[in-house]
Parts: sequence; structure tokens; C-alpha cells
Amino acid sequence: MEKEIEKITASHTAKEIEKITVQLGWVMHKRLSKRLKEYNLTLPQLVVLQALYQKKTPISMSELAEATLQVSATITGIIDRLEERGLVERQTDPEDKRSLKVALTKIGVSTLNKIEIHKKNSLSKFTKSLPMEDQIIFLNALQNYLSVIAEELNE
Amino acid sequence: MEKEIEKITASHTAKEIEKITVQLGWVMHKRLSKRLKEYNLTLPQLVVLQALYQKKTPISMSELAEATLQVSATITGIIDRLEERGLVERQTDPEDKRSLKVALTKIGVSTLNKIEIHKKNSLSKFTKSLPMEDQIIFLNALQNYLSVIAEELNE
DNA sequence: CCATTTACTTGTAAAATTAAAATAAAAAAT
DNA sequence: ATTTTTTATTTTAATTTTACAAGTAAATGG
Repeated sequence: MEKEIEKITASHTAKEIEKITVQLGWVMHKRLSKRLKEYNLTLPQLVVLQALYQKKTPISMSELAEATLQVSATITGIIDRLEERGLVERQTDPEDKRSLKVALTKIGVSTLNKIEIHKKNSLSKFTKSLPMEDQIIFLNALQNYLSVIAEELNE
Repeated sequence: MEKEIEKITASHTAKEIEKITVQLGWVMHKRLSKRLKEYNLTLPQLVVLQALYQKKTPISMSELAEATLQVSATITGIIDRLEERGLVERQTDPEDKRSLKVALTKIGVSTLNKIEIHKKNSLSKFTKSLPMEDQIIFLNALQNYLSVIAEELNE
């Protein structure tokens, strides 16, 4: 009987966490777009830039598509626009003439940095009010959750 | 000196939390769109449906725009498409002929319910592995964070 | 009344998204 | 050594989202 109740509650909590995460994602998106507009970027473009930054080294279109959970045709369009503005560049791969490596340019990196600096300035009340220890616990839980969800996506 | 270090770390943690939240939002979006596609819905459409469901009673286009952080012109388009498919309906307001109330139809509610049932089935490994107590702490932290971010947005 | 505000729609234009078809190069099969 | 298949990317076409600016119609307030 107790097991039953716990099960229901656990399922309920899981649903709540999922729901709130979607909402949080939506609000963060809206919040971010204000800032992105100043740099004439969109969220999918930022996601691509960040993926490139994280990989450190130029990666192919298909790797980029996988990293950003996008279809390759979408990446083509996004890179087209980013390249036009000089934030990234396509490099030919001497090993495989079908393949292209995409690299962040200096302008691309500095644009990312500028957005980072902005982030620092808008340090939110939430983290200010939370003890350092709890912040780290929260951060770890988020990272954990993210990796589980991302893993499930690839099944 | 120690104060300084703590400051830097706190700022760093805040930035990390923000970054991971954006990533989490992106992944959740992608994960959700798989499910939404089965119902021929998009994320903005779901957000609108959920806002209507939460309010319980029909609300005006402008209230809907505010609740979903959208511009009213965007809401017009989304409601156009949802109405075409019978998920919502526009009702005239006898008190103010300029204003419209938007209401979920039975089909709209049952579509939302079907998506909810799906959610239950895809209970993630994350919540299964976490002690109930920690789940609740995590959920509360998320809610807290969401409300602070949402509040900041309205400034 | 006339001017202003409010509520919503329309028009326009860019970006994102997907599916499907096209291209070109590499790898595998015969 | 060809032919076939697979892989990497782009193109095309259609839909949706989004924002901004202009337009319509109704309410409100001197």
C-alpha cells in the first residue's frame, strides 16, 4: 500500500519536473532572445556557435547536426547565415572531398565572449540568494538530468 | 581575498547554471517535438494550449500573449491554426466587441490529456534513480529558479 | 463630438524546420 | 574495372514562427 503511494508520488514528481523544465526552457529562451537580438543572433544560431566552441576543433556538418540535435539541412541554412556574417567558416577537408569542416572565426569567438560577459552582468537573484553549496548541488542535478535526457534521446 | 575568490566562484556557478539551463531547454524542446509531431503540434502551440488549460476559464488574446510571453500578432497566427483544427475556439465578448475570449474545445482538452499520458510512460531514468527527498528538493529549486527568471523578465 | 487608447488582424519579411530530391565523392560489390 | 551503394552535403518546396509596422474597429475621455 505504501509502495503504491510512493510510486504514484514518484511518477507525479517526475511529470512535474518534466513540465517545469519545459516551462523553464521556454522562459529562458524568451529571456535569451532579448539579449541575442542585440547581437542579431537567434537561439539555434547560438546553439551552433556554442557547440563549435565546446568541440574546440573544427567539426563536420554532420557532426554539428548531431551535436545540436538538428537535421543536416537545417544546419546548412544556419551555417549559411553565420558564414555570411563572418562568424564561422567552412573549410574543405583534404581527406574527403564530400566533407566540410566548420570553424569559428575570431569574430565568432569574440561574439560568444561578448554574450558571456553580458551573462555575468545579469547575475540573477536566484543564485545570489542561494548558499554556494546548494548552488553546486543544483548545478550537478541539472547536469545529471541533462545528460540522462540527452542519452534517452539517442535511443 | 577569500571574499574575492568566492565572488568569482559564485559568478561562475551562476553562469554555469544559466548555460546548462539553456542547453536543457534546448534538449527538452527537441525531445518534446518528437512527441508533439505525433499530434501535429508545435512547441509554441503546446505552450498556448497549456496556458489556456492552466487558466481554466477562457481568456482574451492579449492575456494569452502575456501568459505565453508572445507578441499578440504571433498569438493571432497560432490561434488561427489551432482553431482551424478545432482545438480552440474564439468567443465574442458581449461586454467588449473588440475583445475575444479563447477557449479550449473538448478536442483540445483531450489532446492535452493524451500528451500527458505519454509523459507518464516516458518516466526518465533520472527520477527513478533519485531518492524521493532529493527529487522534491530539485523540483523546488527548479520552481524557484523559474519564478525568479520569469519575474526578471517582467522588469 | 473628436482624439486617443485598446484589442486584435493583416501584411511583409526573415529564419527555422522538415521531407524529399539532387549532387558529388567514397566505399563496397561483383 | 565497373557498377552499385552509401555517405556528406545542398537544394527545393512548404509550413510555422517570429517581429515590426500599418490598418480596422470599438471603447474611452476630454
